[in-house]
Order: sequence, then C-alpha cells, then structure tokens
Amino acid sequence: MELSTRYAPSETESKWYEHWEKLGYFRSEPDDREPFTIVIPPPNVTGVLHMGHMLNNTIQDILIRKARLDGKNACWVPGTDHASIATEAKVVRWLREEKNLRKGDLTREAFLEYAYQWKEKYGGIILSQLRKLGASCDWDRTAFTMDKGYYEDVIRVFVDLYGKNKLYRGQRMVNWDPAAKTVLSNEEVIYTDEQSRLFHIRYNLEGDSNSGIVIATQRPETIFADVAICVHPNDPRYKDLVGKNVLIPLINRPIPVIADDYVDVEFGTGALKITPAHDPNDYEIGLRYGLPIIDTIDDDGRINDACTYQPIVGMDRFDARKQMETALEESGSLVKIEEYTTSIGRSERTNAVVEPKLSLQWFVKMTDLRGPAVTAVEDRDIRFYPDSMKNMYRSWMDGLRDWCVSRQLWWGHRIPAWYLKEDARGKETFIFVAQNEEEAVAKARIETGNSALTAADLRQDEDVLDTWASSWLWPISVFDGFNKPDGEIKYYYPTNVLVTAPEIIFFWVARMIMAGYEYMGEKPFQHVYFTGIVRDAKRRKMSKSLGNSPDPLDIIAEHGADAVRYGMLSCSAAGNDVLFDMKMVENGRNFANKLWNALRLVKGWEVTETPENESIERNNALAVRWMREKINKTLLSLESDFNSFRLSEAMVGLYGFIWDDFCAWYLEMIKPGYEKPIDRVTYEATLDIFGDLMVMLHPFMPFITEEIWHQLRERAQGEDCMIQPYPKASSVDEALVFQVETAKDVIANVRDLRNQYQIKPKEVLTVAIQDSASARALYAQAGLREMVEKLAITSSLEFVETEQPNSRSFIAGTENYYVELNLTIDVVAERAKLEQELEYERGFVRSVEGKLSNERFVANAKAEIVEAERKKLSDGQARIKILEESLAKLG
RNA sequence: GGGAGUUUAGCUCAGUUGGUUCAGAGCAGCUGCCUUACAAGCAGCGGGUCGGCGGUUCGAAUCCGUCAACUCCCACCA
Repeated sequence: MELSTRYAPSETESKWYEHWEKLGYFRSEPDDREPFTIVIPPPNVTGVLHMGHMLNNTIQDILIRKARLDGKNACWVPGTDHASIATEAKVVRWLREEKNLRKGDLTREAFLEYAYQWKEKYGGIILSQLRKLGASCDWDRTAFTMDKGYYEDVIRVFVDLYGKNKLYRGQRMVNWDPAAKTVLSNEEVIYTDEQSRLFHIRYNLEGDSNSGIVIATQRPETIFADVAICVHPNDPRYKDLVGKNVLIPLINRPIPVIADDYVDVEFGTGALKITPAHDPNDYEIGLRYGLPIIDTIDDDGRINDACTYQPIVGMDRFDARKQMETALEESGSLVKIEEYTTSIGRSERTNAVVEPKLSLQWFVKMTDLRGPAVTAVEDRDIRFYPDSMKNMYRSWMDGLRDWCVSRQLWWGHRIPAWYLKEDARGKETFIFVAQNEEEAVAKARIETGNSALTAADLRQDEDVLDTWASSWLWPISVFDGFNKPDGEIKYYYPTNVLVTAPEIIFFWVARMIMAGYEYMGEKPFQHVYFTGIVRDAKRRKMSKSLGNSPDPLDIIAEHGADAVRYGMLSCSAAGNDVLFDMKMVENGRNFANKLWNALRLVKGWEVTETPENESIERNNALAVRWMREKINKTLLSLESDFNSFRLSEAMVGLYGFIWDDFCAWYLEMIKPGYEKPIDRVTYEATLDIFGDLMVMLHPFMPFITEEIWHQLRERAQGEDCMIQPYPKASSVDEALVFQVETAKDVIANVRDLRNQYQIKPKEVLTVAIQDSASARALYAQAGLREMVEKLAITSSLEFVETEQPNSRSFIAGTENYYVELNLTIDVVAERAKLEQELEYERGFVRSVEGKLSNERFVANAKAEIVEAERKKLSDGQARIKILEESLAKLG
C-alpha cells in the first residue's frame, strides 16, 4: 500500500459522511438505552454558516458523538427558525430587487406565497453546510418553526395562555421601528453613544411674555405633543411658576407647569417638557397626573396632522427637527443649542432610530411564569457553564417585564384573535381567541348571543407573533410534545445539553425554561453550555463589514473539517471568547498529518511470527503495557473533562498524549531496526492501541479517525469507528508508569549529552548515569540489551553497543549517529542525587501530612479528595522507601 | 447608577475548597538538523517578583481587605 506523506481530507470526508448517513448512524428512535438529547439552536432559515455556527455546532457534535460512543441513544435534532423580522426583510428586498414588487402593493396572501417560494429556494442552506462540518444530526427530524404541527402548537399556547389570563392585549409604550413599521422588544434595540444636540427652548408664561421657562430637549419637533412642563418641587427657580400655564412656542397652546421629583435639578435647565406620546417616562408622568396624550408621529416616523403646526406636518421627524431649528430661531424661542452625547437606540435589524410609541399590543405576563424557572437555575437543577451566567440570568428574571409578543409583520404565526367587524373602529370590545376561525365563530356566537354570526362578521388580528414566541417551545414541539405527551417526548425530554450563544440567554434560554415548566412541568435541559463570541486575533468581533470573518466552507475545503474543528475548539472554553486564529487550524491539520504518518509507519512494518530476539520481545511487551496504563490515565482525565464540559482541555490533552506518548515514545520504543520485522504480538497490540486512540479522538476529529480505523485493519460491514464502544478506564499501574517515565527521563538526558558534547558519528561517548534504577530502565527501554544484570551488581561498567541499536532515535536520532556508550556509574554522584530526591520526597510527604492533619480540610473535603490525598501520601512514602533502599545498597 | 467578571511568559489561556505531580500548556521567538513515518517534521533553548499594597496562616497565584486597569450585562440619560 502506498500512502502519501500528506493526509488529504477532502475525499475522505465526503466519503465517510455519506457512509455514516447511509447506514443510519445519525438516526435515533426511543429504545432501552439511556437517551442523550440535544436540540440545535435553530439558525435563521435565511442563515449561511458563519464562524459562530461552526463553534457552536462543533461543540454539539462532539458531545453527541461522545455520547453515542458511550453507548447512549444520541439524538441531535436539527432545524431552522422562521425568524420573522429578519426573513421578512430579506423577502421584501428580494421582491424589490428580483421581481420589482413592493410589499405595500401585495395582499397578505400573495406576499406569503412569495415568502414560501423564497424559503423553498434559499432557506435552509445552512443545514446542508452543517454536514460539511461533520454534524451528526438526525436529519429525519429536521424541524422548522412554521411546520404545520409546530404552527399549531404556537397557536395553541397562545390560546391557552389567554385562557389562563397570562396573556392580554393592552396599550403600552413600546419601541417602534419606523422603517419596518413594527414593534421591537428591548432586546432588539441596540444602544450606542451618538452625538446629539440639546435645544434650549423658551416657553412664555401665559399672559406675560416677559417671564417664562426654558426647557432642554433633543427633540424640538415633539413640542406640539407637549401637555405639561415639569419641574422639581423644591427647585427655587420655578416655585412661582408651578400651577400656572405656559405657551408652546409657535402655536401658543397653553400647558400647565407641574412639579414632580422625577426631575433632575442638575440636568439641562431643570425643567422638563412632558410629551406622553413620545417618551416612556413622560408617559408614566402623564398617567400619574391624568394628562392627555397627543400623538404627533405616524407609524412611518412622519409628523401627522395631530400636530397643529402645519409647516412640519408630513415631514420625517428628522427633517422636521431641522425645520424646527429655523422656526424656533426666527420666533426667538431658541435660547441656545448645546452639543451633547447620548445613547441612541437603533433597531437591530433596520438600524432605524427607534421611536417610543404608544400602541395596542399583545403581552405575556412574565411574572406568572417566572417562579420555577428562577429556582431551577438557582438550585442548579439546570446548570450553566460557566456558572457565573446564572447571575446574569437571575438579575434579568428579577426585573422581568411583560413580554410584547405581537409584531406588525406578515411572515410568522398570525395571532389567533378575532374581532367583530361591526365594532366601532379601534374599539374592538369583543375579542375571540381561538385555535382557528371556526372556533372563533363559535365563541363569538356564544359571547354575543348572536347565533347568526359567520366568519364574514369577524376580522382576524393582522399581526404575527414574535419569533421567540415560537422558538421558546422548540424543545417540546420538535418531539410533538403537545399532541403526544406520552409519546417520544417522554423519552427525550428533558434534553441533556443546550449549547448556545450568551447573547440569547434572555431571548431564548430563559423563555424556554419558562415554557418547559409551564407546559411539561419539567426543565427543558439539564446543562446549558454558553459558547463565547468568535473574534479575530485582535479581539475584534467577526463581522462582514470588517471583512475579518473567513468563510468556514473555504477553510474546510482547504484544511479539512477535522482541522477546523480542532482549531475552533483549541481556543475556546465555556464562556470565553474565541480568538480565532488560522494557526490553530493549521495545528489541527498538522495533527491530522501526524496521525496519518503514524499510520504509514505502522502499516509499513513487516511482521514476523517467529521473533529472533527474546529481549526485544520482552521490552516491547513492557512498552505495550506502559502504553495501556497511559491510555487508562488519559481516559480518566478525559472523563472528568467531559463531565465538566472542559472540551478544549479534553482535546488538547488527547493531542499531547497521542503526539508525545504514542508517536514520539511508544512507536519509537517498539520500532524495529532497519529492515527488520516486528513480532506479531507487538504488532497486533499496536493496531489495537492505535484503534482505541482513534475511537477516543473520534468525537473531536471524526473523519480522519474513521479513515485510519479502517486502514488499520479489515473491518466487517458496519464495524465503524463512530459506533464503537468508547474505551473504559481501569485502574492504573502507577509503578509501571513510574518506571518507564523514569527511563524516558534518562533517555532524554542521554540525548542532551549527545547534543551537549556534539557527538559525531562513530564517536564514543562516556556518560555517567547517576542512578542505577534509571540506568536499568534505560537499558530496558533503549535497547542497551546485555548489561542489565551486571548493572545490578557492579558499580562500574563499560558497555559497547556493537550493532545498530534497536531504538536508534532515542540515543542518536539518526543512523549516522549510533554511538558507542560507555556507561560508568559514579557512586558519589549517585548518592548525592538520591539524597536530593529523598529530601524532595520527604518535603512532599510533610506537606501532604500537614494538609491531612488540618481538621477543617478533612471535615469539609469530599471523601474522594481526602482519599486522593491519602494515596498521594502513601505513594510518596513508597517512593521514600525505594530511595532509602537504593541508598543503603550503595553502602 | 446597579450587577457580574477579568488581571499568571511577547500572545491566548490552564492552574479543581491554601502545601512539593505548581509556577504550567499551546502559539510566537531563538539555535541546530532534509534523518529510514512525518520539514505540515525532529532535537533543544530562553522567557513570568502570578496587576500594586496590606492582612490571615507554619505555608498564599489560590482566602480576606484595599487600590488600579480592563471587559461584559442591566437600567437611565429632558
């Protein structure tokens, strides 16, 4: 078999992915096994794979593959989110650019038809991209938040919450996006500091144009919606004015001066204009004092005719502001303009400046749903990684406000509320909330007492629901939990892990928890792993506009999915940002190549059934045993890393283990001499070990491990790496490990000496090895065959290697550098070395004894930790004993 | 304004209720090697008063106090 010195991932990866999928390894059905469930955070149906998805889905795939290898019934449910506002915006643009159509010219039905067309054509690209990454999702379960069943679930929950009086329609001050003409949640508004100007405007006292009051505002165009001026009750400047009327400039409408301690005396002029329709705080104050509301701004951000100052009616609010500057200047009401930095809220989607606006919307009473969701996280029934995220969660839950779930869009779940057409415009005194039109009519007949009512008499609410009002049901709906509460959901729910980005903890995570308790009476997941944000090496957030975000598919095409997975993970820990660096991907690629070459080495050996040299066989057996013990140790630490979701550590640890211990030491130890065969027993053991390592590494680098697994041996049909049982750790023979590790140290020392004295080919090196135990180990491991017995009995010896040593590279590193070693035991030096080691060990034992004699430690520590400390102590004592015996032997 | 977090090598970070498997890893840097699996490799090297100060302790990177710098979240901003 000729194998290239470079591993070529591209063909291998598609080959194995197809193979796995064909054999149905990704599929899951309920059975006797323990389930391990992950529901994907559904990407927007409009989405294309970006680096954040790569990170997030790599982590999920690692967890799922590990669970599968552990023998669990692993189920990873994929799917997409309809993402109402984001998708609608895309469709609107597509219609304009491709079809020359405007949303305003289309009926709702026609628009939705186009939207579905768009979705069929462009939606869900991301799911096929995930396959390139190796994601082992159960594709048969692919869900979409607007699938028929899912849609019905969302409506059912709306009806249910309404019936339970946990959902209501009400007027509220909301964040309004004038570009998209829809309401936005607080979370969809991005605040940034921007330069603004503070207009100081004089309002004259009614009936006395010589006195008045100066207010400061950023929004002079809203003064025609003013209904009062508010000052602080203790402000001496304005005491006399309270209770009197002042006149709004330009239109001279009188408004009262009132006093409220909301006003900050220090800010601006200490006088605040009250504009309830256009400011949330003003709205509150207006309510408190029973002030009227004048709304002068339309849904699209233009000044409407409620404004009695005609010149600005019909203008956009920003144009109106400019106009007002001139008008006020001319009328002499403008005292001054102050430069001012303030934070301005913009729509996350359209970037339009958000307008506070009063409107009729639907709200979920969050406080009614909060209780169990708070305690679950507080009591760690649901665990967060990193743990500190629960503080953030807690503070948000404490300040919960009702959730506005209506959106003025067409793409989404239409609100299942019907109104009587005959109601006076805008009154809508009768509301019928029902699963469908038929039920709404039935309800309407009962409630109105008019049994002749038909669907034609009703009008359905035009709005749709917030995207999150569907995705909060994701872990339930994807298993059809509403319709079949005794079906699959019983098996898969609660899911095990949710892997998600920290920025949607409130949007999504918290709400899923609430929905879980409300509808399943149980948490939706046990663990929540928060990934970091993917940034570039300079800590800048990856973004299209900066051009610092590589296309993940390009990187996969160039270096392979395994390398990208390695790269993503090797710079990430839960909650830490990922500083993505191509260097790390290259490391992953190099690692794949290293594995590949280890395969080439092993498969290149000729195998003999009749070994010629018994001592080689013995030494190889020792190497195999040592490797097995090291695998045990590695498995133990892997297990603990997985249990605490320290995936990066797990992978990097495995990387070091395979590279150093397996490749650099084990393979070198057993490597037969030039053109010599290896004995069958060692060879077979090595294939087994190599195979085990591939299974261990499989969750992280699924493709190359599968490939090597198959190259190692002929495998039966279906005997694939990804469904093997994960190796189990057993207890570790520390003594054996200690012995060989010591030998490694000695060998490394010999190497040092060679470099230090720059030994040339065929030259003789005389080294003093200061510890006979090490020298014996060196003998055993490095192929210095003949002298071990002598070593034990003499304090001085001379050894000349006559043939090329078996493990050349340990000693000389190259064929030309095989050296003749002249070993001398220096008794004095050895004693000093031993005494030094003894002193160190005694110090160690003292410190552990100190720890164990600390009553507080013993009382509070977990039993296993105390046990581990005791073991350390006895190990230390054992080492002391060995050292003392060696010293005694020296006499 | 309220809350959370971070500060360990040039960079990114580990460091699991205080001790000697603890001062670490990877990357970067430097030196020497095309050698028989791998130059995408091998063998080495240098580099940190664990942010400052104070305290508790037999013992502190680890606990407490304080100061400093940075990051994030929430709220408000006429």
